[in-house]
Amino acid sequence: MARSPSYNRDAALDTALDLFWKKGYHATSLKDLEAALAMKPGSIYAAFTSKEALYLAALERYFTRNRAALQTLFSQADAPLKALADHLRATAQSRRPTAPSQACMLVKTILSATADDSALAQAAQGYMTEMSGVFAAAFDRARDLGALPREADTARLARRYQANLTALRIEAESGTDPQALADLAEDMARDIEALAQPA
Amino acid sequence: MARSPSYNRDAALDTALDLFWKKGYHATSLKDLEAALAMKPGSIYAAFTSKEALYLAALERYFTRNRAALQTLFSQADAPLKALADHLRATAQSRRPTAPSQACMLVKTILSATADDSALAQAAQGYMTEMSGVFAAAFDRARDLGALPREADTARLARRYQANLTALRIEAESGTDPQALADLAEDMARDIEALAQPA
DNA sequence: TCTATTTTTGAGCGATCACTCAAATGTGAG
DNA sequence: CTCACATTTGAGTGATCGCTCAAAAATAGA
Repeated sequence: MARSPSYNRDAALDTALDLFWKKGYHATSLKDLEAALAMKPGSIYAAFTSKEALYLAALERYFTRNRAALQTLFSQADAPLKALADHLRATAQSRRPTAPSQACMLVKTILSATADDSALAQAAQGYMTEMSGVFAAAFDRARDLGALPREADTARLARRYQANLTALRIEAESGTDPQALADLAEDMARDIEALAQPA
Repeated sequence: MARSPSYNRDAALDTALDLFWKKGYHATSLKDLEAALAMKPGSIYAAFTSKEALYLAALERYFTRNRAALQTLFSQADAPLKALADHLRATAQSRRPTAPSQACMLVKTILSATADDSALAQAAQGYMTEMSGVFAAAFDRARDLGALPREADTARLARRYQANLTALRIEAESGTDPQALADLAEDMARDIEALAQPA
């Protein structure tokens, strides 16, 4: 006894995510979203309340997906430090012309948020903190496996790792030439591997 | 035999720079600029041609000023590596609530530019490359003074340094707590100092 | 003072912004 | 098939966007 929605909510969120990630919050207009989602304004507002709420929903999706991917990557690795290092190398290699942006959407959100959009920045900051926790867990595992000294400050190592990853992705977005990008990632990766102590 | 301008071009550019740096290109409206510059739209356009041209002029000012500051900082130092390391430490310490943003305006420009604003991103990328050259010159000086091995890849060291600085300033913008920020800077600084070989 | 020249003014341009809502449309239970 | 109810439609809201330009105001040389 009712009409059922004609759109796929997850697919719509993915599409919105692509657009927001590529163009940013302020430069993405409702017209852009209408075209990309193939939805009329009324339907968009019925489904997602507002442009800001839609952005937040897309951002959460981005975060959830990334966290899951990295958690499996690190939790299944025999050598967590190697996995962390290789993830940096892979990030530098990945020529993904398909991806909306090489830069992290959380970082883009934080840097482009104004006082009016502070909710967006706060959400992104929270997600960044959670991602840092994922990296810390990987370092914890390395420590538990004996690859790091017992007294290693894994939270601090995680923050350094996150900083490296952030900078690497910004370099990629800046169009740095592939060799220099690979060298940069290699330098960062070697630093991680140099932490390892013999088993 | 003519009326002379009533505004100070440099002061106006500084004001525009503050606003653009804080809010970003897309979120800064002409109304905002009119209020901040105390100029009517016609005067702004007579002086600066367009919003985009004004942003480019402000960005150039930002770059020129930063480059000059860092060049003097590094070229006058007895120990360039120490100066580079200390600059990281100082960046983490500087609680400048006055500054429009802790993040680098060049990075903010690159990350928020869309296909329509590619001119802004290109300008910022060019300035980033020039800044990298300033860092490379500091490493060159360290090498010439015997603090680095003759075969040191100073351009590569410079890119790593720039990546560290970029990430550090983004962390500062993200509201990371002061102690963690200082620790991060200290880690980066120690890496620079560890490059030094005894004289 | 007069005048040629420049700058400043600000109402207002058409386009676009995020968003609304009454009406049209589709649908599953009865 | 009917109809109560959810969803979709899209013209249209007032506000704001970047920007223009004819007119008014100011100034330096004659």
